[in-house]
Amino acid sequence: MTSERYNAREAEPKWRSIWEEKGLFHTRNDDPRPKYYVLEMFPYPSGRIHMGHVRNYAMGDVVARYKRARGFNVLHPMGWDAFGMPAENAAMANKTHPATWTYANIATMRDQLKSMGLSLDWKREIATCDPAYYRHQQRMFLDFLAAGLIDRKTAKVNWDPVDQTVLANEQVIDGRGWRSGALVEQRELTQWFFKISDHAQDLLDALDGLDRWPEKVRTMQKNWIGRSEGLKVRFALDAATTPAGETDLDIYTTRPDTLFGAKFMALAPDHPLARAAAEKNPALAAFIDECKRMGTALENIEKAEKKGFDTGIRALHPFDPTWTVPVYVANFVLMEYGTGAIFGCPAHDQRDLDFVNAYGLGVQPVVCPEGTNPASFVVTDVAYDGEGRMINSRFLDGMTPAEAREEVAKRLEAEMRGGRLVAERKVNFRLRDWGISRQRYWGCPIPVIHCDACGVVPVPKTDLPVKLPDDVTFDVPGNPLDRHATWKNVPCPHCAAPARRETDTMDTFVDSSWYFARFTDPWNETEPTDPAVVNAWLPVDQYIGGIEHAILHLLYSRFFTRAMHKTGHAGVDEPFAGLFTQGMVVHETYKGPDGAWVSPAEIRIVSEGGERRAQLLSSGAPVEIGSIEKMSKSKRNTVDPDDIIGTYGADTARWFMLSDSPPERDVIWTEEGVQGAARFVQRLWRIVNDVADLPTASAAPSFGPAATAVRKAAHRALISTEADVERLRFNRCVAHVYELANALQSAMATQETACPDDLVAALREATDILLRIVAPMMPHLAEECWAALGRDGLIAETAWPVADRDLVVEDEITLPVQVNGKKRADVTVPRDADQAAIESAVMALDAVRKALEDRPVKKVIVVPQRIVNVVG
RNA sequence: GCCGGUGUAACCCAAUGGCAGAGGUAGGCGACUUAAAAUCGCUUCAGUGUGGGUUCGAGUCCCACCACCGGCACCA
Repeated sequence: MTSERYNAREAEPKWRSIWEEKGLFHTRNDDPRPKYYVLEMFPYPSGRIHMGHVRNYAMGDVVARYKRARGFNVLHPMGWDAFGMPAENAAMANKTHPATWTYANIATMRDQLKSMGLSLDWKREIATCDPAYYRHQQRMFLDFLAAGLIDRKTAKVNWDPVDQTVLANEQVIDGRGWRSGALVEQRELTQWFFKISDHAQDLLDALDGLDRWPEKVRTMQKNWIGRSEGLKVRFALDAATTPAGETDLDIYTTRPDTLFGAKFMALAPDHPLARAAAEKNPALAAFIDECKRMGTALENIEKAEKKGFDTGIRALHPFDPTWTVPVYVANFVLMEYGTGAIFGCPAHDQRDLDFVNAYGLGVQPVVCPEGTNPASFVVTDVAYDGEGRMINSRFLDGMTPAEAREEVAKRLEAEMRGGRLVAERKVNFRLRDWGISRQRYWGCPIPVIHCDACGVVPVPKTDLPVKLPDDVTFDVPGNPLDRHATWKNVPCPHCAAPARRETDTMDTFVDSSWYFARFTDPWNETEPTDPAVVNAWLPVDQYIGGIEHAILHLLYSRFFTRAMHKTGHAGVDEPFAGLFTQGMVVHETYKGPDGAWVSPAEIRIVSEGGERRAQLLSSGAPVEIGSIEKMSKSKRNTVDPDDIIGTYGADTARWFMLSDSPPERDVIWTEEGVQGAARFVQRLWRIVNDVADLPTASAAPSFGPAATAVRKAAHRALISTEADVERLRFNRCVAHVYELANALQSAMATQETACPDDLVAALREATDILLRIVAPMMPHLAEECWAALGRDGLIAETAWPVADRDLVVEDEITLPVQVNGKKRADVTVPRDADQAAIESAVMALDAVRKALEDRPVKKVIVVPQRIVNVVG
């Protein structure tokens, strides 16, 4: 019976249907046990799951099954991030409706996920494209609008000419649309914005409390929010040089200490003063036009030369009205940041230095490095941005830059000119408001109506949801909603006059900003959330997903949760108490004789003289083995989870995804690796059957040395696994399983005659523990083995075993003995031996005396349970 | 340019400041086999990217540098 191989293809579906029949993974909100919410980022239903999903969901399932065994009421749901552009692209390409395409994909991917044996509560499944979901999103939009969390404003937006939609700043990567890769243009449009920038300080401060988030993600968010402290300074303009109506220029600076090094002012090309000056200056107007073209068309901004144009306007130095500074328009000044205008101090800012060197405006150092002679300190090509003492700065001379900053701020913020303060301290953020308007069909409609008489009118809550119309066409670019007359034209809810629906839909990142809250009560028809329920479940205890969402999704969700808190839809600000970002699944790439990418399924690897070569299966033609890259359709280096699960079973795929590489790092998918995992599945099956075949033992009165060793190995593995699952160190959990399996196997192999009773009992106990450690990782195999051992019930509903911590403590310990840091001997002492006893035992060792070479002993360091070091 | 991460055996990786090896892969030898695969047993292999420092003791902490990966980047 042990000669039979474990047949995953038969066993896995069997156990899955038993779990399902018993409803093992359905979570009740009224369960009194302590809660644990584990969530993996929900997938976009693109068509089929990929290996990245397998890795992500395998990890989450280990945590879910482990926490369940430990007695927690575990919430582990799954859903679909189902709105978005690809559905519309597919609709255009295949003449199918986006909903048809999306729901077909969901059906496929749901089956695939189910074949992985994930312990998910499928009763809570949600799809964001379902009106039953997005009606609540519309409701919250109206609540946010009423609470002042939403703005409608004209703004320069990033326009993707290929997708014909607006993109958020976060969605523009290197000047290109994140999805289409098209060069992004700037357009002025009226858009809806979530006022995330009002929360910049709070979103920044609260990062410090997220101690179970990766440092890396917190740093990325910090940089993205981009806080800077500075001074807004108002420069007076020389009336003789200034267009009528303009008297002052506001600039923002973080270095007011360098004001006496000012050599020029610079305006953003679209600054109002620049536009005013351009009205009577065609050459300036032409320069501004050129900047705008460069700004949008240039993909590599850093390569752009610093260019400027003298407006002829002269500004007066705030500390010396006789000192005039030329005002330029410059291509490197951004209208969106600060005030859209700067003063340039070339000596201490590299960018300003490059600028003056191009226009011959001169350099005046005002900060002198400590230990350098101020008389001879000059700046030519490299700006000095370090510490030192102020020079050439009148009343600031001798101060540190920090003291000078404070002094300048103090003087200028006390000064009035024309009835207004000359300067004020100001905190600036890089973070801009979140533009959510998208000119797309397949998204959540923004529930407002535009009336010529009443303006923007919210759709009454009783009229929600604003459903997407089904009868739409995609034969022309642009938004089908905008040309859908019967959907678009509606009476105004206020005055009943003819009015128009908002035809923009919401950014799909809105959909994913609260799905974790909806999972707590997905059946609620009247409210997005039930306060009592959502407050009991949130925050998510462990969130797992890809690092690519470190900024967008995670920052938006943090903002949205705050907005839900303010409007009574949630009781917390932070949605995710613990975050884990897993690495990617990568694979070798292959290029065929014609230079085209070849998929791993089409090749065979042969070893010749220790060298790996690849050849085409079809023709035997040589294939070039390329670099290891993230699995992608374009490089064709993907492996289909269905193929792996079909060939080896889900447990093998899960096991391999958890092995070897630490979970936060990339894992290389290799055929050898999968086969190694598959071999271990069979080996575990054999070990368990060997144990099952042992004759039934009568109760063992006591355990001999061999039996005790087996028991110790089991309890050690149990203790280590507990610690490592908690820390999500799955590669180590895998190692503990191997270690224990090795221990069991060798304990049985060394037994030449029939197993004594005590060893049989120990082996059975150890095998029980082994299976319970394995169960979260390979749940089907664990069930099959559990049954083979004749154990009652399902391992999936068996409590986690209690580790015997006293057992693993040794009575005698062997300590390494170092002399002057080098190991010279071992000493074996009772576990509770005191320092003096250990010292005398060590000094009695010949090897120690020899190593000391008659030198006197200066010190003996005894590290309890660890090591002894003799210093002589 | 700025910020962060990583660097240990042929490869993937372990190691609360305490004997560099838990585990896997690959390799070698042997057993089983007509043979191969599978299986079982035995086994080879590094002083931790480089250079300093702290310490009784450093893969681990500190400093500098190198390489690779990631994020941000005319942000005033």
